[in-house]
Amino acid sequence: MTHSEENYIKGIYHLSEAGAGSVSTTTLATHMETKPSSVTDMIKRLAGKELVNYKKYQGVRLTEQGQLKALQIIRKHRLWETFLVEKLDFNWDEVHEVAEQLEHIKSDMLVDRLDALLDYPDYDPHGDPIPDKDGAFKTRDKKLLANLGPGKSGQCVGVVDSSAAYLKFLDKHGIALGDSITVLEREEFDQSLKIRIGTRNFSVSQRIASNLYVKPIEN
Amino acid sequence: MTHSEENYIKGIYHLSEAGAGSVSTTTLATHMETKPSSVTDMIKRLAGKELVNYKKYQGVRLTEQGQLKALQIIRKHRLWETFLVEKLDFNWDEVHEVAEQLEHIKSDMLVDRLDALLDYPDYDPHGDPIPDKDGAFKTRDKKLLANLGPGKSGQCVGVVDSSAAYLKFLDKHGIALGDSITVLEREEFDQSLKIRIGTRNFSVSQRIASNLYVKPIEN
DNA sequence: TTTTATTTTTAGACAAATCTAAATATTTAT
DNA sequence: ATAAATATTTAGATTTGTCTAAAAATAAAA
Ligand SMILES: [Mn+2]
Ligand SMILES: [Mn+2]
Ligand SMILES: [Mn+2]
Ligand SMILES: [Mn+2]
Repeated sequence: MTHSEENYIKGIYHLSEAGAGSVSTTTLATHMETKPSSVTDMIKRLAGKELVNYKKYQGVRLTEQGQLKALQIIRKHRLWETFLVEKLDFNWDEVHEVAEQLEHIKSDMLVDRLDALLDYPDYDPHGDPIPDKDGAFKTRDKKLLANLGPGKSGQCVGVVDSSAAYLKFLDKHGIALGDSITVLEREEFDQSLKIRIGTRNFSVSQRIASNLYVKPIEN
Repeated sequence: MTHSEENYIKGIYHLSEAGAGSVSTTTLATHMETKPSSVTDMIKRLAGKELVNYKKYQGVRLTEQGQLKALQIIRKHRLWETFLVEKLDFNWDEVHEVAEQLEHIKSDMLVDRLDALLDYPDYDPHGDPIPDKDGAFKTRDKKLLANLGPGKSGQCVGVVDSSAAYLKFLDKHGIALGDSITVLEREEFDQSLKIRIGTRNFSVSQRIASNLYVKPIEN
């Protein structure tokens, strides 16, 4: 598989995970920052390799084989991100671009040893699960901070959008994975939340609150 | 620069380091495992980017700019090889193929941090010098084991050919970088050498002896 | 249910990197 | 110095991945 084929397979995986079932040509084109006609070409190549099922005008979906391939690339992406943060002191907003390249390195031994060096991590620096060799990964009981009721608490375990802009915003407000967050009050007017992290009380917009995953803490 | 362009630049560097001055189309084609006609095409592209000087039928040589680029790729290659051996427990004969891919990853931060993680190594697992950011590297007083006179000793510091086959051969005979070798006797008939490493005495062929660099030890 | 708008595909072109076969140039041998 | 051998370049083709513009299919609106 070429880098481009791998990137498409990964793109299709992410889009069909979010939406339901088949992915449209235009949606994929937008995601891949390319033209629909290029997507049609690539889809045909991937269909020829039995990585996707494709019927004209009906969008595309991954085959079993394609799905496993996607998960293997995602595994590498997330292991490398973890490596960059844990071993090379990258910040969590600096890893994506480099991991986008590193995920294409072909060497089973390298992936295995990297996994061992990192002590077999279950989650990457953004809280996303790292699939194992067979594509299996742990799912976690998590909900959006935006959906956490007043008085309830949760531990910050992930982000919806892991763009550098959003991650830097979280850094700036001193919000990090692992933090315990308590919702003090919901402002009905703009759906913003008053929250407490440690001893600090402050307010976050609806936009922010619906980008942050928390694991509810019973109390 | 594309992967292919980088590989060519590196190839030209290695060939002009060994031979003198300009590299012929055929020599480069053999080294790159491709056809002379493909080399001519690529050379023209590289000349257009001012990475090489090229006049028809006169071979090719790197410009200042091309040389620096070559050294930066070699730096990455050797840092990654060092990483694989030091941090991921690869054997020295297992690293080349993967480093051949990793050397193309584009990220200055990554290279700097990797260098720091490895504690700024001067030499790679094959004893080859690792250039710094500006392309400067340490040269070492070394000579071929084949040229070491009887009675003389040297410390093993590098190999000429770092192919897996040769490296495995050295492993099998318990010869590693850092070992002290004493030449006991030269067999004039086939130029083989009787040597001592530690407490072991044995004989190595001329072929082997002219593939191993030693730093002479005065005594 | 036509008409209109949107989505998707096809057709044709292009750059990168390669190849084969043929044409030139250079080198070596006679 | 001429011929033969070798090296190099050109011409034309192929694959991958992309693009634009036009055609065809599907979905939405009137
Ligand atoms: Mn990628
Ligand atoms: Mn991530
Ligand atoms: Mn390479
Ligand atoms: Mn090396």
